[in-house]
Amino acid sequence: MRTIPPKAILSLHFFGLSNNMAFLEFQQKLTDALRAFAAEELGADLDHIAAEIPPKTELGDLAFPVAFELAKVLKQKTGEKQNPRALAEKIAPMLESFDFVGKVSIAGPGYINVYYDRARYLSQSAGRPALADKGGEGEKICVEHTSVNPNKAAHIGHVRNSVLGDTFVRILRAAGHTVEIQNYIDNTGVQVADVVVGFIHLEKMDLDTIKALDARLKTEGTSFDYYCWDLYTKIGIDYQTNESLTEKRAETLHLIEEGDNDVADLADYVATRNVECILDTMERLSIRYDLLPRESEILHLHFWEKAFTMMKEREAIRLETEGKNAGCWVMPFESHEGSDEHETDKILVRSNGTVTYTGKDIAYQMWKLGLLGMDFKYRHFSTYGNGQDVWITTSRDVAADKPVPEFGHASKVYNVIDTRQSYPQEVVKKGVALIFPEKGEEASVHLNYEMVALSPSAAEELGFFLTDEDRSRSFVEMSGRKGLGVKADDLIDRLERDAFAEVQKRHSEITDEEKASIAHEIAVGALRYFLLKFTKNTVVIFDFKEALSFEGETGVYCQYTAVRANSIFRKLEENAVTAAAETIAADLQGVSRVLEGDEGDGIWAVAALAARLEETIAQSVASAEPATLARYTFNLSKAFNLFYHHHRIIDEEDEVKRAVLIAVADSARSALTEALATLGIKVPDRM
RNA sequence: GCACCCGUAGCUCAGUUGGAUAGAGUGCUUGACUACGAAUCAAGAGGUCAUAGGUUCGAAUCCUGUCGGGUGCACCA
Repeated sequence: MRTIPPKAILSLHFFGLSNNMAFLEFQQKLTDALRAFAAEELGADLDHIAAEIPPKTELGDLAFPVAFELAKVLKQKTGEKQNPRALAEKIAPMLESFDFVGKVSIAGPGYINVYYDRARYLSQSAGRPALADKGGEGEKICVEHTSVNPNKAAHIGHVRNSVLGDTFVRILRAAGHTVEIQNYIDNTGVQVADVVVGFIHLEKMDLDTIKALDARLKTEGTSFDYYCWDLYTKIGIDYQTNESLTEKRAETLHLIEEGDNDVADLADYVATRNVECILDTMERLSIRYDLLPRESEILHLHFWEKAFTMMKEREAIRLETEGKNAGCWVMPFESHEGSDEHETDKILVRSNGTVTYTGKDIAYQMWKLGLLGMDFKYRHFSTYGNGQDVWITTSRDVAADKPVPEFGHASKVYNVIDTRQSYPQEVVKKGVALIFPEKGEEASVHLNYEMVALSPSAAEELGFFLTDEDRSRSFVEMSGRKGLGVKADDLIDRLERDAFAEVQKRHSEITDEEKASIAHEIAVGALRYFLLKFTKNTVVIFDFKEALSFEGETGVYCQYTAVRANSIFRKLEENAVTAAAETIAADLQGVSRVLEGDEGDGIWAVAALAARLEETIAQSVASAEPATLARYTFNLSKAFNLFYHHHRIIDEEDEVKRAVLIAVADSARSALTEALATLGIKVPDRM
């Protein structure tokens, strides 16, 4: 692939966004100019130019500590000692020559502080959307997330995965990427087998009895995945005392993998019903999928055999003839230096000829990247309330009532999987890169995050007995096998109940249906934000009080801020924003006056923060970190609330000032609404 | 034992590829609603950024040691 020179990309970028030039473009222009200036005028090559947002609004909108760096580089080059402040003085006029720059000042030992032309920026941005619609062109990115074992209800740990994945998808789309969402279904694994053993050998049920049970559960207001949750716990306990059951498990697993038998049919029903339940849970949180690839197809369509052949051809894998791995096909891991019993070469094919999970995962990853040269068959699975379709894989040809979209063939793949699986994910990435060096390791990204654990008090609140040792620890790990966890639907139900009560207090006049709808949006906002405000590598210690809070740093606070902002515009004249834009354009000097001084700094701070949505999204993409956007959304809300308490917008008598306040409030609510939507959080009409 | 992650205010956490006086939320003390919506705002107290060195004009951030915590290291997934 040919590389496009950076300047060409920049100009394309400008072309696409020319009607909505935000701070990101300003920064790029200034950085480029600085680099050129340093090279041409000072004879210094700077590969990276640091830019910083000053700690306070009165210190400017962008700061370059570049003079310090230059002093160092020039000293190395010429041997002469340079004064950073003097260098900064030389640079300042060049930066000042840009039309969007209001002024440049030198601060402290040599910081170059750039102040944008506030009136000019406001006149150009007034009434414009906070985020340009970038369409969704370019190469496709696949994101795999959720991937809950289909043998029980989803708990809060699974929800962290789904919310992270779904939000990252929204962030990628906001940045202009085309994204496909896959939710991998491990329908032939041990966990499904366990529940199947429970149904057959503990409950003595056959497929028809299970179907009858399922129908009965519905009328009783409980659900199939909750029933399986309990059954899974029960079988876990029985395994410890009943050895014959353990034998049944191996037998059952084998039958499920093989397919085309009664046990496999029963397992398919159980797994599919759990998938349906989990999809319902996730849809409550506005989380939807494009495709459900299943492990059964990876087996039955012989994906692994194809991958295995390719790996052997490229000598990425070798057959061990001696030692403890004799008879296994392994992938050599050059980094291993551990002793014999620890972290050695990764086994992909067992000595009995069966493939391990990691082996299957390599084949699946190759398919995602369009490298396998094979494809699944597809069946329409269901249609969401919003009209979006979900497809599932199948091994048999089915008459399609809808055209099947093209799945896979991604240029890049993000796998949202918790950090405990870092090692096998490393093997998958290295394995694929070994077979396709031209594709490289960059094509596979493990978007890893820490687990959700329970605070000891939360575990006790759920009715679990804790030993003294448990209680002395800072957290208790959740365990599906032990049935220890906060079920997602339970938590959402509780949030909705609490929110309903709050809405009732404030808006007793509206219908219960409206209240429920608002309560739902609040519950989603609270839960999603709660899981997003932590950075990925922080263990979330779940605590009911914190998770159920609607005050402080919460999604509800951000929603409330947006609702409040919207209510201003409901009371303003219909064309208030356009009128304000016209007033601003007609009197730039007057606008400058409003934006001067301490009060002006306060107003400008809100506009400036709203202008940083695009760069925040770019930052979130680059670091694969949704928490960055969540923090930004909260900070913008805080800035707006401060502004709101300082200024009476509707009652403002000075026409120009009123126009400025309207334009700034509008840009803030636009950025806030867009940021919340990207976090998967809606803004209710009232709350 | 080996590998990776972490240690920041009483508690829970942010802190952009090294940059200006280390910030939020919460809890505590106090103040502000006949409202552009108090699920809000303001003020106060609260710090040896685990610890000892090193690199640098500049370190919470990079390097090394020490102490403390977490996770992973299956012919499971």
